[in-house]
Amino acid sequence: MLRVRFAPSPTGFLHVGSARTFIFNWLYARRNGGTMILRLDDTDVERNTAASVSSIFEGLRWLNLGWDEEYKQSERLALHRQIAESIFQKDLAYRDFTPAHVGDTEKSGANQTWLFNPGMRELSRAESDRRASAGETFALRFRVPRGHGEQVRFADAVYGEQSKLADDIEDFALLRSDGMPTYHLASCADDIDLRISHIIRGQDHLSNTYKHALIFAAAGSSVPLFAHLPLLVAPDGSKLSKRRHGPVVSVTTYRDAGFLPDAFINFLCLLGWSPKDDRENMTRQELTDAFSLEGINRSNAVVNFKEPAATPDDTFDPKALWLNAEHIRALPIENLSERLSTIVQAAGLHVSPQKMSAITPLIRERIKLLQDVLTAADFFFVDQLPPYDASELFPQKGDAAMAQKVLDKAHAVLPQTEFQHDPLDQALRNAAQEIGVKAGQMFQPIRVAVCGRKNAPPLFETLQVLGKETTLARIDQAIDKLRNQAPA
RNA sequence: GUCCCCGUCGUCUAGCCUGGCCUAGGACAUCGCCCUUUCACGGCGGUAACACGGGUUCAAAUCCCGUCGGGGACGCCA
Repeated sequence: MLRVRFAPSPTGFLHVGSARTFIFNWLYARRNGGTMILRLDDTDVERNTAASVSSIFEGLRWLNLGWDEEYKQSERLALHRQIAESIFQKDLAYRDFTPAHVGDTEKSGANQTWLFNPGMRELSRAESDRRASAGETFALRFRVPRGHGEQVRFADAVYGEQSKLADDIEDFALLRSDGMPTYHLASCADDIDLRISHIIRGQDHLSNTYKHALIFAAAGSSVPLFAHLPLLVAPDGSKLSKRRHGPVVSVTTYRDAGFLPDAFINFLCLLGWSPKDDRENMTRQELTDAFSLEGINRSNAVVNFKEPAATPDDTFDPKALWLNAEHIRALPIENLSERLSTIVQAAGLHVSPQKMSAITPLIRERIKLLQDVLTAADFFFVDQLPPYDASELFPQKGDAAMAQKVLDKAHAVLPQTEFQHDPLDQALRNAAQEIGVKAGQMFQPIRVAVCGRKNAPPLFETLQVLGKETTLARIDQAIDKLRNQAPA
């Protein structure tokens, strides 16, 4: 039975790298009829936060992939201790009475090779028992085989067969002096108990895996198959970190910026995995059908975001933006319309479902993020256009006088015109001819008058949605603006 | 410092295992042209990469060795 798990530790927001790990596990499970397990690795009471737990669920819920079983590591301490005890009874672990170091002091000392604390490995069982029953606190350390040139091995579906000299592995802790299991112990104990068959996780665990192989063997369990994923890195090549790189590494940032979950999933899949047939724009189903461990790469992938982050459009990886635009265009109009409507309402603007349905086709090819609806279609939602410069009204190769002439003419013919695409097209082209300007010169001042800017959706459809009344009112305002700006 | 992993266009990647079809393919980005009432979409085209050095071979992006570069792990964090 194929069983995979995603095991985040709730010490921060859901990270894009974690999200990708989740997605790959999910894809692998779904592709092969396996079981997807979510396990909260929350043994570090000090650093866990409720906010982090909710951020993880929030992110996963947005991805909308789901899972089949759910566990909390903190509720399984008895199991962890039991496995630690059994390893200790086999003499494959020993008590270390050396006082614990505090916090990061340990870390700063890690630029020197440390394998074990002197004296503790050799302590006799009797002496060890005596000190323990005298109330001395201790950490339980794994007794890594030393001095025999023993190799520790495991199989990795991505990186191949791995082996390392046991003498190079330190006597890592299984239990802390407060009796709590360490990550290595808890993780392996749960993987054994939950009968995990494949461990798919980030490559930052690759060198920890030797320790895990040792634990599995000591607990008398078979070793699962591993698949380590290449890391997601920042443009400068460093590991993605919340502290250094900010919101772009948090999943909810993508949600809030207007990414479609499936587009985001699609993007993440392409980082470190390839279907090998040049496809890139893929649906969830296509990804599921195409996913395999063989398609996973070995080298780190850069998430190509921009550090300074001026506007949303240039903070995100351009490929993520492109994929999102593709997914937006692939959505049925009604579906897209509802999503956009939600965003418009959230911004405090009003639009009826009918009107939004009419607007959506006009902006669908012009937005990359759902949030772009606010800038692409703003003029549909407001009563009063924001101020713009009168010179914007001038047609190409034209001046204020020509703009004036065009708008006057438009104001004269529009009241008798039916506000549908073809009649508007005909009426305005005829009008252009009558006053001796090119069609483009006719359209531009009207476009600016009703939209407040030059770049906008196609004119006739826009007028149709806006309606006769609003159109004429805005043309009136534009004419006034021209008069005020250019006195006599 | 010790150990481990990685190295194809700016970025994501195909090709590497099973040398020749690779004058290295695709995509994004970028530049140009076309379409066109603006913008966008779309179409066409351009620029752009096998880290370096040795081998092995008739033949190397592909196999071997070395160098350099990058990353990761080394905690009673996960």
